[in-house]
Amino acid sequence: MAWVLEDGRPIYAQLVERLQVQIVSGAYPPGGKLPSVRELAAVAAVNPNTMQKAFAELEKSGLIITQGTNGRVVTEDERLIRGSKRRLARRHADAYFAGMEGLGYTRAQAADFLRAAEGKGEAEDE
Amino acid sequence: MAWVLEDGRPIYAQLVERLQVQIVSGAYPPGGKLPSVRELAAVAAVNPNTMQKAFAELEKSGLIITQGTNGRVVTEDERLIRGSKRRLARRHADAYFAGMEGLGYTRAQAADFLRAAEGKGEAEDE
DNA sequence: CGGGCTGTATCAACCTCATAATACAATAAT
DNA sequence: ATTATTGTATTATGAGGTTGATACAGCCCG
Repeated sequence: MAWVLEDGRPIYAQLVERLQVQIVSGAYPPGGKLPSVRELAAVAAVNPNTMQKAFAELEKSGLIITQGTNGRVVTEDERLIRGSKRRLARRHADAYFAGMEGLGYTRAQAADFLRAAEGKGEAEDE
Repeated sequence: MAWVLEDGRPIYAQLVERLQVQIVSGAYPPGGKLPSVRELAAVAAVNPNTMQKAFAELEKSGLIITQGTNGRVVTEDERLIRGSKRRLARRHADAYFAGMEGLGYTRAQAADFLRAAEGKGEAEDE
């Protein structure tokens, strides 16, 4: 099933984020083998070049490792993985606070607002 | 001073968001006159065409109104403004929950994490 | 009336991103 | 050894976004 990608934002960047999430959330376990560029490109319904670009980008962070012609694997450094996960969570929290502060909320108000929204599901528009 | 814009995302879209925030946060009061396309483009260090595109986009939401050749003003419909503000806040909350759930956190855990991050300032990397 | 402002429209040039179609070297499997 | 699969690279093409330079119509002010 093709991955859901928003437009108005580079696809390869979205692929990077998505793969990163799949790794830190354990969908691709530490030391596990990753699908090939072509295979994953087919799954995501994306051009192999684009997936290749995403992989190359993701490799700089050290989360995945290229093994010559044997494919790619997830790093076994669980410390690095946990760190990435924490960093992503922090980034989400910071983004939330920044967005709410831009709207005029204090951090405390933003936290309260989140509690209030915790129950309700996704946005019922209008 | 030129506005801070991230790349990897259309400038006009960022301008739309930023203007929207300035309106709902009261930086541009209801019924108040907006700077001209050219003027604001100069301030933001952006091409007038791009700012024009942002204005045109923003106008569909009803937040701003074009007065022939007399420039643009913010709507006086404060109800609409408050509604937009609430919707933006909800969107931030939903985005936060969605991001955290993608990482494997429950909504409750996500809320707790936010509380914990409330004190610490922006990300101290590493 | 004339000059300066407004929003709006158009055109060409450039860049990035994405796709498609290949191609190649290296390795694993048969 | 041959085949298939791996990552990687190249080229061309097209779409979308951004800029720059212009241009025009309408309106307000001096």
